[in-house]
Amino acid sequence: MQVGTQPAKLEVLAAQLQTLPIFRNLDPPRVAQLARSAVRRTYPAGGVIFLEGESAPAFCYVATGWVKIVKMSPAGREQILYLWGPGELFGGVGAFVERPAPATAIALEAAELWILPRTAVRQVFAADPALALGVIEFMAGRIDELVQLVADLSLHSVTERLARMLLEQAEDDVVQRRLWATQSEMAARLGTVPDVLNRALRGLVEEELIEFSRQQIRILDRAGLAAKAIPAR
Amino acid sequence: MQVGTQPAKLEVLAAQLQTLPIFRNLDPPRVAQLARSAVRRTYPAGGVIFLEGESAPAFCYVATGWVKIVKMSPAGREQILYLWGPGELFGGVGAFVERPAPATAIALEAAELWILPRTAVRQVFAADPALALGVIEFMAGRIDELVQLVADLSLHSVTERLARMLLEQAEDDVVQRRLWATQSEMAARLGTVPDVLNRALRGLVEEELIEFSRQQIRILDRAGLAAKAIPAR
DNA sequence: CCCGAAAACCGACAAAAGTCGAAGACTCCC
DNA sequence: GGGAGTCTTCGACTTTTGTCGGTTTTCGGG
Repeated sequence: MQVGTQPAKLEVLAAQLQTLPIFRNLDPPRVAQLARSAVRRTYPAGGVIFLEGESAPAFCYVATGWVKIVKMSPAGREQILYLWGPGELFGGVGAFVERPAPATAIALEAAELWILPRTAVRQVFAADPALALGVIEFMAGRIDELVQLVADLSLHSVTERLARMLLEQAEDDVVQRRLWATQSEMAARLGTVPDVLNRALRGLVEEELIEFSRQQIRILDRAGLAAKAIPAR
Repeated sequence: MQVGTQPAKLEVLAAQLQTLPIFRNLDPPRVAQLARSAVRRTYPAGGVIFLEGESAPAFCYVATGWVKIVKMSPAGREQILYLWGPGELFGGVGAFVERPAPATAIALEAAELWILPRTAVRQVFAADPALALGVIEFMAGRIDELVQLVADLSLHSVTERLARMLLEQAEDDVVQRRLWATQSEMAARLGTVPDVLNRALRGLVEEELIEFSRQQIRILDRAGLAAKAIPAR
C-alpha cells in the first residue's frame, strides 16, 4: 500500500462527489478539500465495513462494488435495509451525531469505498452551512425509503412485495441479476426466507407473469404483475 | 376565533420549544421569534392533521393530546409509525425539502398543536446555521426508530414484539392505557390485527407474566417477559 | 475439465398469522 | 338510565409463512 493517493484519482473522486445532490451546492474548492482527505478502502466479498453498535463512520462513497446494510436477528436471519452500488453515498449520520451505527454494512462483492473522515466533513460543514440543506435532504430520502419498507413488511404479502420489487427494478422488462443476487439475498431484502421467496418466484412463473434464470428475471406480463403488486381486496 | 394569540401562551410555547434538544442551541430571541409565528390548531379525536401525499407541513408541536403517524393499506389495515404526545415535536422535513408527506397524521384524542410555518423556520434556520445540527440529530432519531421498527416487523413474532413494547413502556411495571389505547390501536402499532394481539395478550396472561384491564397492563414477571422478548433460538 | 461448495429446488410438515361470525361487556352520549 | 356503538372475547377455520431433510443443479477455483 502506498502513502498518499494519486492526484488523478482524487480529481475523479471530487468530480463524482460534486455531482451528488448532497454536495451540489457546495463550492468546488470545498469538495476538492473533502476529496483530498478521503481515505480509500477495499473490501472482499462478504467483508464487514462496520458493525451495528460500533461508532458509526462518516460518509462512505461507493466507487465500485455493492454494499448491503442489514439488521440481524438472534436466530441468524437478516433483513436488508439498503443496497448501495457504484456512485452512491451512504452513512453520514455519524459525521454529525455521536451515535452507534443502527445496522451493519457488508460488502456483497469486492468493493472499493472512499471514507470521508468525520473531521473533514465537519470542517467543510462549518465553513459552508448551506451544506446542511443537502444533508437534510439526504436524510429525508433515507426516511422515505424506510417508511416504505415498514409499510411493505406490515401491509403486504411476500408475493406482493416481490412483484413490486421486480416492477421497480426492471429495465425494459428485465431485471439483471448480479452474481451476489442469490435468492437468499433477495429474500433478505424482502424480509422473508429463501424457500418462501423461491415459492413466490415459481408461483409467478406458473402464472406466466415472469420467467427467470440465474442471470436475469424477465417480466412477461407487466399488467398481470402489477395486478399482483396491488392487492385487489 | 380571535386575531393574534395571547402573549402569555406564546411565552409558554417559547419556553417549551427552548427545552427541546433540536432548539437547545438556538438563541432565545430566535426561539421567541419562532413561537410568535406559530399557529395554534385544534383537532377532534380522529381528526386528520395531514394526509400522506399532501404537501408536508413544517414542524408540529403537540401542546396537548396524542397524535399517530400511520401508513394505510388498500385493504384498510394500518401501521402506526410514530406516536407523539404532549411536549413532542414531529414532522419538520417539510420545512426544508419539497416532498409529499410519506404518511398520514391523525389525532387520537382531542389535540392542540402549534404549527411552525415553513417560512418562519427557514428564516430562523438561515439566520442561525447551528440549528442545522439540531435538525440532523432530530432526523437521526427518526431513522433509528424506523430501523428498529423494520427489524421488529421482519425478525420477530407478535408475542416478542408485544413483550418488548410492554417492557419499554412500563413505568414501575405498569403500562397505563389511554382511552384511545384500544387493542386495535396497539395492534396497528405492532403491525398486526386486533384478534392476533388479543390472543398474544391473553397468552401472556395464561403464563402469568402480565395481567391487564381496560385501564392498564401490569407486568407480573419482568424476567419472564424479558425472556419472551428475546427469542431463545 | 473436474471437484467441492454454494445455491436452487422439492415435498411434506409445523407454526404463526390472519379471517370470520357472533356474542358479551363496556362506554359514552343523549 | 337507556341504548347505540365500539371494544373485547371466543372458537373454528383458512392462508401464509416458516421449517426441515434431502436431492439436484450450478458455479468458481484448482
